[in-house]
Amino acid sequence: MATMGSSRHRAARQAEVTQNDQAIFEAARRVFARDGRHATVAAIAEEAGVGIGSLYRRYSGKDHLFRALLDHSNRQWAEAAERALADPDPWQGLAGFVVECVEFGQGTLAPLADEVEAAPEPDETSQRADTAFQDMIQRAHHAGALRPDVTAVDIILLIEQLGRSPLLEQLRLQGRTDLLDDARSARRRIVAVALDGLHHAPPTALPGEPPTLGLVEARWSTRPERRAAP
Amino acid sequence: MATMGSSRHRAARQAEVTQNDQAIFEAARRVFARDGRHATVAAIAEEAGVGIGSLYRRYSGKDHLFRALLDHSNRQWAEAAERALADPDPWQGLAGFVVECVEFGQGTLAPLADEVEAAPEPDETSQRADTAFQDMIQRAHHAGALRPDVTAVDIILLIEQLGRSPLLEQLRLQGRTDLLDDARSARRRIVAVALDGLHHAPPTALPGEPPTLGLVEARWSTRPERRAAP
DNA sequence: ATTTGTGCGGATCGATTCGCTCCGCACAAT
DNA sequence: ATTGTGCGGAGCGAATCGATCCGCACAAAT
Repeated sequence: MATMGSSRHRAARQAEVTQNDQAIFEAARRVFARDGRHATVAAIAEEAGVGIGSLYRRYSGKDHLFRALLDHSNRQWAEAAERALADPDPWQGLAGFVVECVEFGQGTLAPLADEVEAAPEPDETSQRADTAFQDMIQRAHHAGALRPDVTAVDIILLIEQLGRSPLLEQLRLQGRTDLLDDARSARRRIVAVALDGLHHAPPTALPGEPPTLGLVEARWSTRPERRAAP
Repeated sequence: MATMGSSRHRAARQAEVTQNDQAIFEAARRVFARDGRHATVAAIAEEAGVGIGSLYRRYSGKDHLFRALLDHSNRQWAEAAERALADPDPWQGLAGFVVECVEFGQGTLAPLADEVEAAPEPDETSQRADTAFQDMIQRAHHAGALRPDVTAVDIILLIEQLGRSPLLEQLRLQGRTDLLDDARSARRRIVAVALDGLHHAPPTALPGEPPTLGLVEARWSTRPERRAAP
């Protein structure tokens, strides 16, 4: 996707450019989440399938990239919280919020807090988000849907705890793209279990198919060639 | 604890030696779990409060150390599973097993599978463990304590998912030893939530005190000096 | 046809960090 | 005194880091 060999028209060219924008940004999120303070710009470029130069064209450096990711993360938190409040059902709103945040990977950037000079200034967006989040919890409590002894902080930590998936990360690293969906589905079930643990109501059926043992054993298997042939 | 300045007797000296053994081993577990494939021997030595030389006296290198950790992990898995089966209450046995494994950090070594030449040969210990584990799940299912739609693999992945605690790891890195117990307690609550989600029974009260918001915000705070004065 | 402009991949830089070796020191036993 | 043991860390060559820079491919402008 980085090569621009077959582009013929101006519009197509521009599309490729913005596609690279997105590829770099998403790759950066994945790599920062996976490697934490050991994340490298080269790894980000490779994950994006892009040369290092193309990355430095858009971002002045590692810090710049990281700050952009933080902003994006704040926005997602705010939007998801407000979307949750818009749901007429307090519990469905909360449950959807948790699933969204886990799959987004909220909190996976936090461990880098003290590595980068990133002022977590309480800007307007994050304040809006925090009150929306608090309202959401309170509403679920008041409706009797959320068990009374769990707090907002519990839920923050729960999201953070499920936001990373070591299995998913390793499979991606191994190039086992065939198993990614299974792994995602498997985590989705665990989220559902946790939500039932939060819910003040009888459990709902777990989503998707039960994960196979092969999913767990995949990482110990002999590596199936790092990537496809060039 | 590495300096041996004040030892006076032979027994005390030996005690310090074996204490270093343990310190290195446990530090290695923490660092491998925290840094994954980026773990370095220097980091392990520092975490253990020990010189690099002392580490290389005991282990021929990184691989050797890692294999020793794998063995230890297998033993824990087997012993915990058998301990669980020894519990007359199927559910209590399973729940205790999960808590034990999460706090031990089972599965945190798996992401290193393809970095090190580590043959995960199905030795006798791990086979014993696997059958014990399967029996444990089956017993809980049969007793009606474990909700019928969760599988053994679900539980393996759940343990793996909760085995790492980004918060705990970062607080340790920041030297905030004052918050470690709070963070552990907070994760313990999340495990309890998940267990209630697994349990085919009304929820039990969450353990410990609710976590404070300060716990989450700690990592963004201005760093309180990396370590104590020398 | 030629020039210009843009986005790109990656070789390459000096600096840093890697796994690991080696050596001198402190202390107890001989 | 001598020996033996465990230790901390300076320092080795190799590898990797963040960042720079340059030549190429291609479309638009001339």
